[in-house]
Amino acid sequence: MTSVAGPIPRRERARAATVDEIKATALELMHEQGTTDVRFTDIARVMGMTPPALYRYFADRDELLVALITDAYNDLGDAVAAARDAVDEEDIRGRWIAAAGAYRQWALREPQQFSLIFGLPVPGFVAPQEGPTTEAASRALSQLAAMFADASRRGRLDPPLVRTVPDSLRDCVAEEQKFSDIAPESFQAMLHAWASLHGITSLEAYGHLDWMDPEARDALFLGQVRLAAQTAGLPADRDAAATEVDPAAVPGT
Amino acid sequence: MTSVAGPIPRRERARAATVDEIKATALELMHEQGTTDVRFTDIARVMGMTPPALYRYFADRDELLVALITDAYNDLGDAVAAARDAVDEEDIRGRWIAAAGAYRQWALREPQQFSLIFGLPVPGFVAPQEGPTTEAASRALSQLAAMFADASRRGRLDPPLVRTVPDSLRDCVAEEQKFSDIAPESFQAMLHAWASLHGITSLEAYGHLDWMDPEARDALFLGQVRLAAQTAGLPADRDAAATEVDPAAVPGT
DNA sequence: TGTACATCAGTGAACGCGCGTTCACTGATGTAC
DNA sequence: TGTACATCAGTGAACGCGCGTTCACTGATGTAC
Repeated sequence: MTSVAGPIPRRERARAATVDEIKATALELMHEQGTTDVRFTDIARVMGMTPPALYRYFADRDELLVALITDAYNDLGDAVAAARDAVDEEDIRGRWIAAAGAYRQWALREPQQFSLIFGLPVPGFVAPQEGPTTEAASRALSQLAAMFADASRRGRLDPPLVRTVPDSLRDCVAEEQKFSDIAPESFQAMLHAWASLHGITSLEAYGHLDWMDPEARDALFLGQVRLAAQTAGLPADRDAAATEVDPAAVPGT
Repeated sequence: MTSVAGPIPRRERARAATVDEIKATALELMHEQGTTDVRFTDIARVMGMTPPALYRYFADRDELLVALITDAYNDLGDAVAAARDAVDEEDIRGRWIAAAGAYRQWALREPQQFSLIFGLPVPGFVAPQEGPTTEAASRALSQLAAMFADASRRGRLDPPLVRTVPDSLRDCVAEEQKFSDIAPESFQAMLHAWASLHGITSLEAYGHLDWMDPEARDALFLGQVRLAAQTAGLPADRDAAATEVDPAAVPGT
């Protein structure tokens, strides 16, 4: 604790840098090999070290994986939040579309990390991280929820297309105090929108839309996200109207 | 070829039975362990054989995996088709809901197989099977498409909520002669519906909706699927109206 | 119907490999007087 | 400021394990005359 006013703890910085480098190298290798498998041997080789050295930083191969999963959750959440916040607060629909686009781009850029989060859970990796992850796990969803809550608080949400909420679902929502600002109808609509976004993203990220042209994939995604916005009651901003409104619905075009 | 009129080729039947048992055992193990990894050693042990014996049936561990993936595609396609066909032809929306429910139940029952199909593709497994799988791969989608094509041919499709189809997407659809019976708008709507269905199914199958009660999950799924039906222009059948219509929309309840 | 041969399922032993992990040790970096 | 000690990153050798795969062989099942 004497280090507070003392010199910068070089060792700790070096240590943190190495931890980061290990994780970055792991991701790099996953990216190259297209798998979520990581070998300590490979990481060490790429870093110009010997495998045992990694045990100074991670007690276990599992511990590294847990760290990678946690990072992935945070990265995705940050990407979504950043894209959302880059759009004017008044443009509710624009924010949703930007956030959804970030969700997609992140998944397309890093399918392995996306798979770490949303793929088949490996037994022993999801349960033990209960602590740090219950909060981290839902970060992407939280960012979407925050957006809905914000819009809801400001009275900017239209009623969603589905206006009835089954009791069982209503009860569940009520228990999540984190989302207490959102009307049950809108919360339900958000879940529908998220599922829709997640579906198109998963399909594309894992190559199931490869038979389409890239432009067609873009168009399909945008259509999916706009449809979700519409059914969820996210209003288009006046300023953004030109890009958001369906051309065919505009009289005189 | 003399066996046509001759006795039943017992050896071949035994052989086919063993192949089936190997695949079934592999699935069993994947189910138990919660992984998509399969070890020849384990399969052999469970079957009361020695590992080398399996090489009589599969040249490779990879060959077994390819077979399992192909089977999974077919199983899912069959399940969807069967559920769809169990509903009256006139009840377009009911057929969709049944098919979607089968998609979901299959995924919940066999998350590992679902992951084999729709998870992060393992390099070397998806590409080499180009032959038997290009057709098999899209079987679930084909079953959904067949449903749309059928309804479309009979003039039973309403216009979907999204009526404009971007040119890039329109061109893609035109190239798929398999789907030539469907209007581009409806084809696009089908893709949106599929993505929506796939999203809610993936999230639930991989445990991302575990914080909800089972009944709430059921309700959310049904809502998602109904919403998709509505936006895709799938009409409710008169007979099925009682179960399909939103209770709150029925006067006097 | 019976005998001689071919086919094929399955065994048991063994090879080879690569990976996770441990451990004693070295050399450099930081700390205390 | 300098010296003595503690801390810690990284090495190199080695262990253990388990798995995929090969191969020569056995015994049973089917086939041809």
